[in-house]
Amino acid sequence: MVSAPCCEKMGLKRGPWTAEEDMTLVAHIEQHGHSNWRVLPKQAGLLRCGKSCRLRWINYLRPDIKRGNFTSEEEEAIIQLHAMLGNRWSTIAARLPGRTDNEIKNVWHTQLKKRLQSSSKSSGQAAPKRKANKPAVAASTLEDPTSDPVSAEQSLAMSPEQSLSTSSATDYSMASSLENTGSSSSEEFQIDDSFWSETLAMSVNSSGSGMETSDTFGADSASPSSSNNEMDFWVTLFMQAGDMHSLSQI
DNA sequence: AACCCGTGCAACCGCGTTTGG
DNA sequence: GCCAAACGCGGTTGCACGGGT
Repeated sequence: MVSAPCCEKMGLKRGPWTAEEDMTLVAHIEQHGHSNWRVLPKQAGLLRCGKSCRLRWINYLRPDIKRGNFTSEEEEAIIQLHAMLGNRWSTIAARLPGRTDNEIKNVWHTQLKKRLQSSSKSSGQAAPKRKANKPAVAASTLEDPTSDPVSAEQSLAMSPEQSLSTSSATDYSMASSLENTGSSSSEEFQIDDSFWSETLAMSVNSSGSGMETSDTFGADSASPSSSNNEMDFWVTLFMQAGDMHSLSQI
């Protein structure tokens, strides 16, 4: 389908936002919400397209945005989550309170990727690539803009199914994970909702080995084995997925 | 002091998905 | 069920800024 032009570039402003525009947008959203981004700029008297307003709000003006440098815990979480999820920035952002997908994407490309590349030259690991084909859960559950790393970890403890289980029929390319397991199967397979709900339920019910926050990301990062355990957990999950996938074809 | 270059961030673009008529 | 509009996401670009020469 041909996507609608984001804005009929006639008379609509582009480029950096001014403080006045920011104030106008914030005031309008606080008063009326943002149920319809398309008409919002007209109602607010902004010479911007709805897409631009939405982006500005989500990435900059939202009250729960946390600004400033990423903590080492956050960076570690991003690395871990990216290893598991690939470039699903919005899903990763949903795990990091106050951080936007755009911000995380920028940090990944400008800092973390380089760091990993330099450190993985010896180990020869590469981050998995995937093609996003499902929208992620909105990060609207983010509430507290407090900037302590603990809150970030707390949010990591949020039920994983909030984001993961909603990715129905997600098409994962798990090349790197499969390589790690020695699997020679194809690089892509389908994981559906039932898989996520079942496996995540298993992980929650199983004694303490589930997706508990602190031992999942960050908090226990001092322990060298924690990340390995985490990866093992996910590798196991994906292996199970492969089994389920093959079973489903019988 | 002037210039160049690398980096980081904000914003834009294009496309896939979802929703509503 | 079909189609168009709207939404949301990830990739990419452009610009400002700081450090080095």
